[in-house]
Amino acid sequence: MVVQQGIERLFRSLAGYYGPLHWWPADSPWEVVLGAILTQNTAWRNVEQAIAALKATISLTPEALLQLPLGQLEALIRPAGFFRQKAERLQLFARYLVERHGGSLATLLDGTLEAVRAELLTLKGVGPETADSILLYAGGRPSFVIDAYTRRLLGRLGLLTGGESYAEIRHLFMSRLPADADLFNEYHALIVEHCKQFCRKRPLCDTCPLRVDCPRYL
DNA sequence: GGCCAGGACACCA
DNA sequence: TGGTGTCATGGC
Repeated sequence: MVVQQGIERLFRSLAGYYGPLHWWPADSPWEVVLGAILTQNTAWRNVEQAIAALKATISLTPEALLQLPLGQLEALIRPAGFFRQKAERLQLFARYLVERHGGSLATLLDGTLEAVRAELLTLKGVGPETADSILLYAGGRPSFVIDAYTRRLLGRLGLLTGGESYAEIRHLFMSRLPADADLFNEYHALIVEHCKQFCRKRPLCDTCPLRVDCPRYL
């Protein structure tokens, strides 16, 4: 019950402070996929450089990505780090999409939620967070995204002990909220925005607008 | 110059 | 199943 109230209260607190965000910084669903893979363990500002370099070179389609020689793709996304494995995984995703779904992301994402999620998880380089990001932000499907920010904020609020698995935290949100993609989108966006401002590893808790909800201040 | 950033995977016990 | 090493760049 405490957690139930915590999950609902946290959203109200964040939404009340930041207002609507309508978020994922991308111009198209395919760009969401690129960003979701490129941002793995990487600061978003570095991802922005990589995507800008890609946009300056090719049109952002799976077909164009496949036509790019691997070495050139590696060079373009180099600012995002882990560039060798990310280049390979981007092309693997693009190849799968073209060969299995005619290059249509909408087709891939059009199935039951857990079936599509399981299909995404078979792809090399697509783990739980990346799959959920693609489902939610590229597909508009209600799959809650659990990332480092989510773990950190909930941990700091006393809603997690630290040993919970990805699946357990995802269930925590999805069992307590209506299956609403717009709500999940907004909630995760708010968590990211809040953590970027106040909840980094060196937190700015003394100026955090949610301090009244944080055990550090109770 | 060290720490950190919106993970995932291979490998091992 | 769970823990550990690896992958790599850029900003603060």
